[in-house]
Amino acid sequence: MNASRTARERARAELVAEITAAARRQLADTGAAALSMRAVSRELGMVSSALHRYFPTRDHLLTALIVQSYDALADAIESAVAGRTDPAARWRALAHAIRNWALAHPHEYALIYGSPVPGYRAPADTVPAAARGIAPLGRLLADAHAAGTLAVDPAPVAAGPAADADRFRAALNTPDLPDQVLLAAITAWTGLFGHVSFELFGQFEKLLEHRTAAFDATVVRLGRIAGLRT
Amino acid sequence: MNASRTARERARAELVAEITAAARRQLADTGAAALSMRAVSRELGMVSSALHRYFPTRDHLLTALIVQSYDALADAIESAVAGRTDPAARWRALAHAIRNWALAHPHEYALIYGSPVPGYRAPADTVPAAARGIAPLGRLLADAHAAGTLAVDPAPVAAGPAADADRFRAALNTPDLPDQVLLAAITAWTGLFGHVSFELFGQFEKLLEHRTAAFDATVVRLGRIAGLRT
DNA sequence: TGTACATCAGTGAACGCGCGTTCACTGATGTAC
DNA sequence: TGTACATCAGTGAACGCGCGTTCACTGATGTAC
Repeated sequence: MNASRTARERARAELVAEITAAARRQLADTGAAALSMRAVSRELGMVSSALHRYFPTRDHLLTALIVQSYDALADAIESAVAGRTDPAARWRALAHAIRNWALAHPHEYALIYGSPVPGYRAPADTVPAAARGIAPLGRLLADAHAAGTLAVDPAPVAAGPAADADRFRAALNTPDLPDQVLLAAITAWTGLFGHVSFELFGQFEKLLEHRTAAFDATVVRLGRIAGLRT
Repeated sequence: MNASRTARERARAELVAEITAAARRQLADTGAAALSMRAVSRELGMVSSALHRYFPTRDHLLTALIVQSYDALADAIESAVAGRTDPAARWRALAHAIRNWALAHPHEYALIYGSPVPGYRAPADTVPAAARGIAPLGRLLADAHAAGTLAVDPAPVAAGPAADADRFRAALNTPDLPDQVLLAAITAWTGLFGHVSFELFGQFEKLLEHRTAAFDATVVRLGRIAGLRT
């Protein structure tokens, strides 16, 4: 029963993979807004209506691409920090992995961190994929804190932000991190993406030429915000 | 000669204003990618071909909207800092002005700080408009530096980043600011927009509820990076 | 001030394009007895 | 192992939509003498 069913199911899985691959190629060329079912089906040599057997709607296809993009970025981050122990070094490796991935896949980066695609509403499926990317940051902060090398802002935290910190603590699975660290990590994390987005979306044009150096300096400064001694 | 010519010219200027106003309304509804000449002309009760007398191409219309958006944001920033003297207070006012404007005009924010509109290449006209917004940051840093209240990172700056700092110094018209301050300001500035973009583009959904408090904390942390004592 | 001409604004029809999605269909693959 | 039926994959035509842009045109506004 399993062996026979798989014949058809395997073909289906392969085609799903081929479709998303073609869609990703189209994304790289023209961006998400221009992604079209018909163009994807053309590239695969199928009739356009056949695509609807695999992705009933354009939005389903977009969702798959979003999830894959989050996953690809998370993969890049994870392999960049793998094997490193020093928290500050992990922080820098993680940050540069994000930037490098973004530079290599600008449209995929824009798809997940740029303006939302018009008319598209992200379903809940994309949330866990999005969460994977930030986990390495939680781990390195937890390690640094456990090692006692993390600087913690002694300022008290109000009730509202404390509740937000609780949610982050749960999402990152870092039960021992203090509120101040978690909240400061938000600034560091969003700051990273702010810099990358400025670079990628052209805001540095004619202004900033030494881009890698500028980013690295930002990373170090933001690391200090998160309490890392660099 | 002037009076007679103005009759027609005034009508033209008024119509140009009406067109961009309608376009901005459409932008607010559906976003830049969905902006269409035909929809704008429909809203104004003109025939669609008539629009081409005022904006020969959709890209010309988009450019006008981009310039207006940069200007509107710069206006909001400038009026927020007006009358304040304390640099740290000006920094916070400036930052919240950016966020408030972005929350009030999400699609206009996305137009200038989100992913680039597909198929559109920004002409040089948009650059001076973009530069206006950051000028208040330069002024407050220069004032703080002149007053001796600015913390300056003593670390030496390499040649590449120093050249970038020169460009910033010229763009901000702050001849007395040291390299380290200018470079740190990049991190603070991009960090601001990173946080705002995360909030606006939905990355905080279900995670961060006390948004204004979170942003304010980020602003304070980023201010410290720029050397402001807050 | 009045007339002849030039410039400009807006019309309406048309061109050619690509899109997402539906639907009845043929033929192949899988399932149950 | 063999046959009858059910499920699924892919086809091809069609629907209805909105878009940017061009073009020859009418009528109004401006200019020069």
